[in-house]
Amino acid sequence: MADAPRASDRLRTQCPRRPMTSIPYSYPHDTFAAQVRERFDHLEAGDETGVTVAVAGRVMLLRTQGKLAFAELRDSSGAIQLFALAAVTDRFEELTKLSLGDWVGVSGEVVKTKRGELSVKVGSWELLAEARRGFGDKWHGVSDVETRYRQREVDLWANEESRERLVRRSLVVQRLRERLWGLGFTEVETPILNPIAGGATAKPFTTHHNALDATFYLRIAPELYLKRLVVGGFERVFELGRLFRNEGISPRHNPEFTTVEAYIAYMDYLGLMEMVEELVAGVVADVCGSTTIEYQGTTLEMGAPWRRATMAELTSAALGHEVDVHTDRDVLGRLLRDAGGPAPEASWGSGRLLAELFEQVAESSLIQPTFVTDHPAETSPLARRHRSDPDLVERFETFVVGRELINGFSELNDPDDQRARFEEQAAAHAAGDDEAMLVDEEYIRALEHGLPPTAGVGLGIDRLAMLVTDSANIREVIAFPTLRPLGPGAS
RNA sequence: GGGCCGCUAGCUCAUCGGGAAGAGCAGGGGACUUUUAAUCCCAAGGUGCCGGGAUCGAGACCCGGGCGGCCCA
Repeated sequence: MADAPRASDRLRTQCPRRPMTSIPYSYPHDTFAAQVRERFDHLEAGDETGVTVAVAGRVMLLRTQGKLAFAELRDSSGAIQLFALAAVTDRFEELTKLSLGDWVGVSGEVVKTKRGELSVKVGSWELLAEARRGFGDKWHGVSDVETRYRQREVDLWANEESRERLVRRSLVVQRLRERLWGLGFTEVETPILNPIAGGATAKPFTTHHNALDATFYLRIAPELYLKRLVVGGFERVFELGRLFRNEGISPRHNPEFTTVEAYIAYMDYLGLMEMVEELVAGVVADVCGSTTIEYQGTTLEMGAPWRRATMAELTSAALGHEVDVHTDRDVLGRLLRDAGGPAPEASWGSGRLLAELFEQVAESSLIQPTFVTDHPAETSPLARRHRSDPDLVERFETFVVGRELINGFSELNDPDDQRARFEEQAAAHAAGDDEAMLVDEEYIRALEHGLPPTAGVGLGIDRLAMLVTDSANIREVIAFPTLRPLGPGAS
């Protein structure tokens, strides 16, 4: 008849096909698509089972053929075909009018069609939600990266890999927690609103509490609070949560990101390295089924033990010239310039220069997991001085694919030394280094109550998730990555 | 912050030495009793990111801006 299609049919938001009042409040589904596949995989083409199941999910494909219709239903476990027949399916005509993306609940017999496709033969069914907006091209999905990041809900159902990545990330977090619990750790939560942003060298976000009329900073690390808990008697604690750093955005940096930090009393950095490599290798194996993984075309062997080398050794090897924290600073400064590094600042000592030099010449070549150890004391104000050289600290960083993944050390537990280190940092801050730390009196007072020998470690969850999902960009493993806000009126 | 690239229908993409903007999919109507990105027929669908400029004429050329990506700092 007069089919006068409305312009709004393309974007169906203006003309819902059904009133929401006809949508049920629940649906008694009892089976997932993957369960149907597992249980009835053995059927022969044309078999019927007499078994009725109720499944629910999104209609991803729909092929009508006169008195027959075939649809693909996808739920969180996978997909299963729906097979509808005018003779047995309730409201068959209405079913053939479904749109891709609509949510439905279906009850029917499990059968295998003549063409050998395992299916649920639709008996009764309910529309559970309309997709008033399309999900994109049914073959290509949505590939525009901006749409994928800004409208993740669309990306997730248009692109199965996107959902799988986030599921895998979730599994990383789950396994990590389980393993830490298994090692006797207590999980805690410490403040995100900090009066002083401590525990790392980074620029914080600033905020304000109205009732207290006080400035707060979003935490850049939970480190100091966690060690205060060790002082209080938590011998093994960890926190898994969000950190915020007011710095640039890149394929490897999001302003808010997730880490796990763990502290173990009575342990030093040597014992900690053994614990960490076992922990991470275990999680990788849990998630990937092997400690050998492919990352962006490179095979990584994540199994323990990992290579260990000092920062001075790696830097010397890369330079072809022996250097260490005692090398004359003019020599180090010249080497840094020659290597194309940043111009040395007057305040930098040999320690800072060595660290910069390492970053410039050695870091990017560390592809397989490597513990870089024994950093300069100058760049590690919270780590305990090395037992054999006071200009060094007992610290390690793990690099994989040229990127820092893990950072740990024997914790500085001498309140006097801690005060001296804080004061050095505060002086640098006053001199214009806005990433340098400030003196945290509350923390020093806590150390005066006695921090036993303790080892502590931080691990970047996003970066670990990137490794196990073979993602080149950190935004792929963050559900809603930070993007520039769109202006008012924009959609 | 700098360099390069991108932005065309809901989605994925075309088009041209400047000359009235196209396809597939999705969405609407119809045919079809075993489909697999089903197929077939019909109709509809556009602020070519935004704003300026040169031109008889710009989605295309020039300038500015926006958002995104990659590389660099």
